[in-house]
Amino acid sequence: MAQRKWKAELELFHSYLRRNGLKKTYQKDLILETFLSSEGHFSVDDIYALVRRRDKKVGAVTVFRTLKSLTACGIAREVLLGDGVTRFEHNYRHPVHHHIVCTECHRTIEYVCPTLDRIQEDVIRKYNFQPEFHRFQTFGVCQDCREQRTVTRSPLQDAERVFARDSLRMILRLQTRRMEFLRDLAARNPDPEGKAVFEAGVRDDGNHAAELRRKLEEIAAGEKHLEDAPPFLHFNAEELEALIPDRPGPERGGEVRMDATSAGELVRGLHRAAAGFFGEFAAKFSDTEGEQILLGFAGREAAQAGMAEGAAESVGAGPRKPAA
Amino acid sequence: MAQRKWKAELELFHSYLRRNGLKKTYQKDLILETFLSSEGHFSVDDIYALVRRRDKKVGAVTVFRTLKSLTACGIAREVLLGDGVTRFEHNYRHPVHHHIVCTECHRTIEYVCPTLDRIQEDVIRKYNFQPEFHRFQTFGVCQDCREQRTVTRSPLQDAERVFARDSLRMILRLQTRRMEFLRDLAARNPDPEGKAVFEAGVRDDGNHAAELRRKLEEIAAGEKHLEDAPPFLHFNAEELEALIPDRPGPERGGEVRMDATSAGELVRGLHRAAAGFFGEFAAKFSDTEGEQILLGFAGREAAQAGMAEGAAESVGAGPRKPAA
DNA sequence: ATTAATGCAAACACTTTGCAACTAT
DNA sequence: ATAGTTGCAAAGTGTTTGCATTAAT
Repeated sequence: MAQRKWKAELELFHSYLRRNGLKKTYQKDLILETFLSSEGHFSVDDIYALVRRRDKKVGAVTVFRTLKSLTACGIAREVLLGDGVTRFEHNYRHPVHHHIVCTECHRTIEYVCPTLDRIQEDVIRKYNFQPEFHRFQTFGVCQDCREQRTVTRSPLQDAERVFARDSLRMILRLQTRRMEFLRDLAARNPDPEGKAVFEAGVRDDGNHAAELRRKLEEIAAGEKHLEDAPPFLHFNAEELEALIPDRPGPERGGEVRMDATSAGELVRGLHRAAAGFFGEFAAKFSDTEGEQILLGFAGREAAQAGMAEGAAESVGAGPRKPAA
Repeated sequence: MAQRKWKAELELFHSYLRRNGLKKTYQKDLILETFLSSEGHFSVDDIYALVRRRDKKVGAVTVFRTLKSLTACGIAREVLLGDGVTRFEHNYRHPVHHHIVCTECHRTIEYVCPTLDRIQEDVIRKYNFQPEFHRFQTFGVCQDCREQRTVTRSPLQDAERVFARDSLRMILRLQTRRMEFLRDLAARNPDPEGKAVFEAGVRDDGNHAAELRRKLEEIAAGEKHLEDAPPFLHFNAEELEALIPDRPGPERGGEVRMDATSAGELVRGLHRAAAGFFGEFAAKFSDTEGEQILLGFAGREAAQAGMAEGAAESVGAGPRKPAA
C-alpha cells in the first residue's frame, strides 16, 4: 500500500544501495517504510518499536544501521537535541529548518526563516568560514504547558504541506497588495489606455489569486485542520512590501497621468521585482513542494515582465536574451 | 596568586555552597580555579587533566560534580556540540553567544549578534513560546583548514575583552558619524549662536571619542594582538545609521538656518536617540564589561539629552521626570 | 558461489550513582 | 558529632563493532 506514496524515496534508496554495492533486503525496505510513515523526530528505539509491530524478528542493530544508510543517501537527517539521543527526521523534499523544543512536554516546533538564515550567513562570512550545516534550537516552555493544559496536540502536521500552504499565502499576500496598488493607479489615471493597462494588471492578479486559493483548498483537502496549523515559513513582511514601490506622482491621491507605454513599463517592473525576489527566495528550499510553488510563481512573474525563460534566478544580472 | 583575579567568582561559589548547606573544600576551590584559568570549551576530562597537574590525588568524579555545581551557580555553562561530550565554558560576566565550529580542526568561534537574536525572538513569540535558552551552532570548515594551513592559532582570545573592544568600537563609530553630521550642520548654519551649539557638539563628541580611544588602548594593553582578534559583537550598521537623521533643510549642501534653541533641540534629539538605543542594546549583556561600557555611554547620552537619571532604559515610555 | 546483511552479544565512550572512608562545619 | 565530600569502583546511558549465521546477487 505504501510503495505508491514513497516511490521516489524507495528509488533513491535502492539506487544508493546499488551504487555502493550493497544489498536490497526485506528488512531495509520495511525500516524505510516505517520511517517514512512516521512524521516527527524518532530515535533508533522509536523506529525499532514501530518496526517490531510489523515484524518481531527484525533486530535493533539493523534499524540503527539502516537509519545511518538513510541519512547517507539523503532520505533521513540526524537531529541532536542535546539529551544524548540521536533522532532522525525526514530530509528528502523537506526543507532544512530550525527547532523550538518544549522542555516540559518535549513537543517540537519546526520553522524556517530566510531572514534569520541570511543574517547568520552574513556573520559566518565575516569569519571566512565555509558553513556546512547548522543547528538552531530554542528551548523553553510552550503555551499549553505554561497554562497547565494537558492537551496532547496532534503529534506533528506534515511540514511539507504546511510549507506549501505558507508559500501560497506569501504569494497571495504580495498579489493582494499589488492589486490594491494597481487599482489605485488605475483610478487615478486620466489616460484611458494607461488606465486599461493597470486594470488588466488587476484582473490578471485577481485571476491568479483565485487560482492560488483553489490550490490552497486542494492542499488543505488532504490534511484536515491544515488551515489552523501554526506557521512553518516566516518571511519578512517588509521585504515583501518593498516589492511594491511608493505611489508615484507628486501628491498621493491626486491624478497620475501615464500612457499605455509607461504604465506597461511600470507593471513589468513590478513583475520583474517579484520574479527576482521569489526566484532567489525559492532557491533556499531545493526539492520541496514549496520550492515548486515559489519557483512557479517566479517563472510566471518573469514571463509577465517580458523576461527570458529561466531569467528569474539571474535577475541581478539582467535578462540574458530578449523574450521570444 | 589567583585569588585576587577571581574574587567575585569565588565569592559567588562560596555563597552558593553556603546557601545550599554544602561544604567548601580544597578540591572544589582547586577545580574552580583551574576552570577559571582556562579559556575555552573544556570537557570534564580536560579539566580533570589540568587539575591533576596541580594535584594527583583529586578524582575525576569530583571534577564532574564540581563542574555541575559551577553550572548551577552560574559560573559555568554547559556546551553541547553534538559529539557526545559535554563541555563547559565561562558563564559569569560572559555574554550568551553563538558558536561556529570547524569540523576539521575543532576550533570554535564565538559571537553575539543582537539582530539575529531579535529575529529569532520574533519567531518564537509567534508560537506563544517562552524561551529559556537556545543553541545556535554553525558547523563547517575554517579558512585555515580550507587552505591546508596548519596554523595553530592562539587557543582563544578572552571573549570578555574582545567584547569590551567591540562595544567601544561601536560607540566610536556612532560618534564619528555624528561628528560629521554636526560639523556639516555647523558649516551650513549662518546663525552664529546656532552654529556655536553645533560646534560645541562636535567638540564634545571629539573629546569623548578621544577618551574612548584611550580606554581602547588601555584594554588592548592587557592582551597583545587584541586589535587583530576577530569580532565578537556583530551589530547592525543600518540601525546605528538610523540614529543620525537625514540632513535637514530643503537641499543638501545649501544653507540651513537654525537658532540656538532649535539647534540645541536637534542635538538633544540625537543624544536621546543614542541613549535609548544603547540602553536597550546593553540590556542583552547583563553583568559584562561590555554592558558597563554600553550602559555608561547610554547614561552619558541621556544626561546630554537632558533626560532624567536612569531614563535611558525607558526611552520608549518617555522620561519619567524632568531633569534635576 | 560470492559477498553483504542480519541479529545476537559484547565493547565503547561518556555520564552518573553507590558506598565506605574522610573531612569541613 | 553531624552532615556533606571524596574517590574508588561499578552501573547506566545510548552508540557502535565483531562475528557466526543467513540471505541476496
